[in-house]
Formats: sequence, structure tokens, C-alpha cells
Amino acid sequence: VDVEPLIDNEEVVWRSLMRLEFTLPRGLGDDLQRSCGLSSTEYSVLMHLSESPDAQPSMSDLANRTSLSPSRISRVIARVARLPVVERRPGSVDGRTTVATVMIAGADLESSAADHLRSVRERAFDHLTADEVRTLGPAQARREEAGDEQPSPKAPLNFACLAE
Amino acid sequence: VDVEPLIDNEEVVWRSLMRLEFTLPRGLGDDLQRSCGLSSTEYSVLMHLSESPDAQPSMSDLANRTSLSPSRISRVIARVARLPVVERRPGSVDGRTTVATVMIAGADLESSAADHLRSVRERAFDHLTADEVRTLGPAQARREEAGDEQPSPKAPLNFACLAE
DNA sequence: TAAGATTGAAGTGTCAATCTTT
DNA sequence: AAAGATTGACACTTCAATCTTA
Repeated sequence: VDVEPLIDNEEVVWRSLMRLEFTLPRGLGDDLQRSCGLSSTEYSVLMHLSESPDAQPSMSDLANRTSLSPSRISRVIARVARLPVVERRPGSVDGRTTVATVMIAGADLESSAADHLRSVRERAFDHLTADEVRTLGPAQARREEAGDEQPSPKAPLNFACLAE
Repeated sequence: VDVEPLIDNEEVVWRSLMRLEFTLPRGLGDDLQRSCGLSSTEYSVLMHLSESPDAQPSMSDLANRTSLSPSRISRVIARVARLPVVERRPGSVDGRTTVATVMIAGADLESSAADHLRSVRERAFDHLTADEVRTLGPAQARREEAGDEQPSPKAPLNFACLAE
């Protein structure tokens, strides 16, 4: 085959990451649900909200900061705003926007944050092998700064498209 | 507050991981869809299938190896088996099982694997900062071997449960 | 007309119930 | 009765279309 071979421990890293892609979100989500009754999405949004309690971030702001889509933000906020946790109202400066404010004490969030950090340690960091960490070193040296959207020039299509 | 403070770069690691939790699966999935017309789930299953071409793994085997739920395996295989890519039939040894076989040449998978590895490098490894990698070092030394299912003893419930 | 936000429809994943074989 | 697998109902996410304000 005309492809580059895998360098010694690269395959290990790769497989571990593939497993992590499915395992980690589920595990973290379960822990969060148990410890503070929030999904990963809700937690992420609330965390970013609590960091600018006076800033009144708009839905778009939140979407950008949390790396979530506009529609997801819309639905998550709508859901959370039914509780006395978040208030949502039309922006006073620009009538097109919707702004949100967190209505709970920072201490509650910090407590949840500690639980979550613990969960992250147990679920992610502690499961990485020494080989993986070694491989990460040289890899990260490059780019460090790069737009996340590189549309990937090619489209080989080895399998028929599964869409019907 | 009565919680442990965050050690210098821990917060950076944590935030990056939270972002990655949402960003990475989407990015990898998009790349895979473009390069070989498969979703992350389908790719993962096909990869594991192709590694034991003679073993005739059962649905349960696949579920364990891919860290996916039984029902998800069932649906993914059902979907893929409509193409000339995978064949599915009742197990001959144990009539309760369903076994699957991959019907395409290994070269096709290897080519896709190379694309995917490239995608993983660009999407994940290259985005990790030096601080993150440094933090990973001491963290992974512990446990290395641990059941993934630690039910987390506590349940503080800082927010009211959002379920209705 | 464009930007911000929301909503309907469709895809994907999960839990619990069900069916079959052992 | 228990194990393996599948299915139906439901929850979450996304895409595209829509609505409102600038």
C-alpha cells in the first residue's frame, strides 16, 4: 500500500483515542448527572455563564465560547431557564439578541467544578499510558495555533456512501 | 469554600478537555465522512471486524471491543450489512449469537486508516498545549489498571435535578 | 438584505422490554 | 431461568427553514 506506516506507539495512541472518543463523554456525563444533576452540555454552558455574571452574554457568544451550535445553545438555555438557575430575556442593546444570566451563587458552581475535575482526572488523565504521553510531546510542538476548520482537501471515498 | 484549589495549569488542561469533548468527536466524524463515507461508529466497528477476519466475532464481542452498547452494535451492523461490506448470520456454534464478517479487502481499510490517523493528529494531538502534556505525565503514573466502572460514591446534588 | 435566534424534521444513541436459544 | 440479540419508545443533536429586529 502507498501509505505511511505507523510509527511504533502511534497505533496505541490512536486506538486509545478512538476508544476515548466514545467512552469519555459518556463517563463524564454520567458523573456530572450524579454529582450535580446536569448534563455535560448544561454544565459547560452554566460554567461559561458564571464566568461573566455581569457581561450578559448573548446566545451567539455562548455558542462560540462553548463550541456548541446555536440551536443547541437555544435548546439548552430554554431548558435550564425553566429552573431558578438561569434567566433569559431579550437584549436591551440589540433587540435581535437574547441574553442570559446565571442566578445561583458561585460557590455552588465551584463545588460542582471540583467534583467534575475529580471526574476528569479519574476518567481521562489516569487512563493514558506512558507511551501515549510520550507520543503527545513531539506532536503538539507543531501548530499550537491553527484555525479549527481545515476542510480537508481530499475525498478518496473507499467505501460507497452509506446514505440512502 | 471547602474544596481543593486548582494547581496552576490544571484548569487549562481541564478546560481544554471540556472543549475537546464536544469538538473532537464532531471533527473526526466529519473527516471520516468525507474521506471514506463512514461515521465514527461505523469505522470503529469495521476496524475491529477487519482485525479478526476469521474469528467471526459475535455482537457481544464487538460491543466489548468497541466500547459500544449492544443495541448500538445491533443497529450499526444492521445498517452496514445492507452493503456488500459486511455479512451477518446466526452463529453456528451457539444459536443465540449473531456473527459478522467483513467482506472487503484489507487495503481499503488501511487506506482509510491512514486518512483517519492524519485526521486524529490534526484534530487532537496538535491542539494539546505543552502545559497539558506536562500535566498528563504525573497523572498517568497512578492506576494504569482500573475498571472503568467506579460508580462514584457521592451524590451532592447542588442543583435541583433538571428532569421533569 | 443580513444578523441573531428559534423551531420542525430527521439522524443517532440509550434504556427497558421482548424474543430466541441454551 | 439466563444469555444473546433485537426492537420500540424516548432523549439529544443537527440541519435547514423560519421568524424577528437592525
